[in-house]
Amino acid sequence: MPNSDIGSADHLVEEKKVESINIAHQENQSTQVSTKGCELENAKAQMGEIRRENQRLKMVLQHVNKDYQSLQLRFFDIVKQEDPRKLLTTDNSSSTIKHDQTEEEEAELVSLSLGRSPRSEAKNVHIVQDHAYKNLIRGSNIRDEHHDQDHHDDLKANLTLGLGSEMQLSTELVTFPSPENSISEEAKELAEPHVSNGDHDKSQKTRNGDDHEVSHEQPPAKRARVSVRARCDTPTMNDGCQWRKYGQKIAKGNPCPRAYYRCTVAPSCPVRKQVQRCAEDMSILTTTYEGTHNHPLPVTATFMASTTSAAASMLLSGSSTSSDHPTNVGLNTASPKSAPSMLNGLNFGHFDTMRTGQFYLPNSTNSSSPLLPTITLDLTSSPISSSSSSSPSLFNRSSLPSSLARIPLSGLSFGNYSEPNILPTLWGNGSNLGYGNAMLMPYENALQIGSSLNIGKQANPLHESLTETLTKAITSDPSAFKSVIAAAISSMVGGGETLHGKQDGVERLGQGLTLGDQNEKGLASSYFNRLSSSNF
DNA sequence: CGTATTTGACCTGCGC
DNA sequence: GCGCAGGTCAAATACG
Repeated sequence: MPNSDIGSADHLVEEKKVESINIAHQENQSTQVSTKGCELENAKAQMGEIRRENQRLKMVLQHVNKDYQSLQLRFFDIVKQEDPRKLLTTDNSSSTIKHDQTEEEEAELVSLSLGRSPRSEAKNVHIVQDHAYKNLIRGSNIRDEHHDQDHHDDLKANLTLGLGSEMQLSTELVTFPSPENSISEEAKELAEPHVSNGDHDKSQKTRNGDDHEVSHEQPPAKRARVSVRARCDTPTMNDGCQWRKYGQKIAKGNPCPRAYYRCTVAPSCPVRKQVQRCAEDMSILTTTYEGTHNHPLPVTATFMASTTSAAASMLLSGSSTSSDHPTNVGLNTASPKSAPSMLNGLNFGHFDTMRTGQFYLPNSTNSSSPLLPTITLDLTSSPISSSSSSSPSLFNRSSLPSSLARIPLSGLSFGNYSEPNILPTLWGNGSNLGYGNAMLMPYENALQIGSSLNIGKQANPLHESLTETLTKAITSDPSAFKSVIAAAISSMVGGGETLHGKQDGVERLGQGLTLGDQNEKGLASSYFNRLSSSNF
């Protein structure tokens, strides 16, 4: 992971170099008309400036790298602190081995965890990287500010600030008995299936001859299930994980059989998923995830894992406050509770939420599973239809139980790609870039942007990082990219076509990128302002 | 032959 | 208590 982070940032620096050299080259050509010597000197001076700037960017990069490593160390420390308690309640040998594996493979694998501190740590890493990245961008655009040293100090200060905010967030997560902590309990419980559901699990325990002796007389913790609806031609949605089918049933009300899978990445992984086609639209595949992976996940699995994890976090967060009726949950990122729950993987539907101002959490009575609250992520609707996500027609069309939450994820369709697990790769790169974890919608729109600019035909965007896609889009056709950006923004914010409206949309997009920090908000919006104005 | 899938039986919870 | 539906198990089967 750090390699890809640094790789992305390196790539940015390289792009910046190329861009700068191109600018210098163009300016060089123009100087041939007038006095060459003087202009040549100017060009050289500019080159020198650019070199210095590149040096500065490299320093920032190194700083980010160092920050990342220190955060990683802190992450492992926290994992270690948390593990002893976990080891008491789970199989000792396997947990220890897994923990070691986690440490060894952390560079390449990402662990899915609902509401555990590693998640928040990972998130915080992104926060710091986000700081650094935005500073990187800002640093590359303030040539007019000649005080390089001051600026460097400013960068340092901001990086320090990032660490500070990380500390703050961590404290919040640990200190307050937020719903995330309850999810953590859930995760712990799910790691021990024999204590979770009473007699049923006990019977299975005896049947399996399980040697787990520890029994906790805890009230049954809430278990969230995350249902993902996506258009998919294949029998199952490739989410990057390994699954083994262990059963199939014809469920009432749907002639299509429901298949039951369990995660086989780790033998003791409690995660299950149910896959069923929609009776009304056979192209729609409903995949319901339950439980928390107790092992590192392949990078290709992190997309769905993050999605379901964040959705479950949000679900439990919301249902803990009010689950008796659809709740309008404020997703203000400034909220100390909702924000962290959003930040793990995706800020899915954030813009829709901002636009519609509604987000429905499930009723306590769930038709599919009365005990388990279920949240549904709808990846099938188009951006336009998702804008009316609050209308009942969508529920009718998809025959979703009204008790289920429904989060529209505009235009993201797994079935559109021959290899759906490419998406996680893209996602990983996108998030590593430092766009923060609240980046799904921009990411989706980036795909649409790429499509609009025919980038996908020049080079398969599914194998490119978001950075590369955007970079190519910017460099190949800046004006088109600008207009597409504006269109995407105005479609997201539902704004008008006026310049003012677009600018407002840009501002709000910047806000959508924030992690609830005012400084970041300013940085992000200034970045997008710059993106949409002077640079093109 | 090892692994994955299929499928009927069994278990559990819930509503009546 | 009974029936129903959801969920799981495990032997049988298929597959590479």
